[in-house]
Amino acid sequence: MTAPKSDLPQGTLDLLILKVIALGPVHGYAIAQRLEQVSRGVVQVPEGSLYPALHRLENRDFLAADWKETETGREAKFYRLTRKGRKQLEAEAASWQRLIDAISLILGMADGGAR
Amino acid sequence: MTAPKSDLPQGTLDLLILKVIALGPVHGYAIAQRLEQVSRGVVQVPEGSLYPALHRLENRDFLAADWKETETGREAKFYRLTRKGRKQLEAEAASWQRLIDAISLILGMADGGAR
DNA sequence: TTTTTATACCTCGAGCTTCTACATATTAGT
DNA sequence: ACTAATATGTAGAAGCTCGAGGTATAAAAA
Repeated sequence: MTAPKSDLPQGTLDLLILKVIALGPVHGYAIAQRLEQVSRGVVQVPEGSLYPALHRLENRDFLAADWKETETGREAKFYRLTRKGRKQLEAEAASWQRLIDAISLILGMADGGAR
Repeated sequence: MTAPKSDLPQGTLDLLILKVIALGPVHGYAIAQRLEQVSRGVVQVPEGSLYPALHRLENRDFLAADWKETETGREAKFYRLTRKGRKQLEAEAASWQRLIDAISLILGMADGGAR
């Protein structure tokens, strides 16, 4: 067991979804699988988080979707990035980087202050 | 201009607060100031986030507080970490590290897949 | 053949955090 | 006398995540 259970901080899921879709059209179910595989199970995406997130992103015109057949012959909704979505991905990725750099500074604080 | 405005993802504020307090007793107002200074303005902590967070952490017995005088002669609530709080800080810091490593893997994905 | 598992989509409601705005009080500066 | 900074606090709105449930098809196992 040792359930890792690393609940995603609010907002980061959108970034991860945009990133996966940026690599090529995929359907929702596959997005969740890739995130889990690439992150080695650290990032887990329940369907109750995944689908609402996809709909949000679609409503904001970051994503567009078409129904197509998967390799295994089932109908699925394939998402792709819009131009707006690509810009959003860049913005969110930059923002994320700024944030983790800032948090690194904070977590790296020692009593002396300097290092 | 170019207001940075980097809303903290849910959950990370607790970690940052615990870290600052771990360096020595401080009052709430000073915690917010240090976070902004050390992060060079990237992390901004509005009062409506700060005080509820402190109360949450106190209710969970991660923090304890005493009223004391500041250097400038005002009464303020000084927080310190409990033993439980120190453990929580370690756990959350480790969890945060796992998460950003995982997200790094995802954001680093290229079309090739491997690297 | 019947049942289970995996694929693939979806919604609802609870729970939690964050933030804007407001409210209070004291001290220092102009 | 007024403004800004210090210092704490609450209330309400808005947002995201997640568990639990529902629908449907196809493959694999029993």
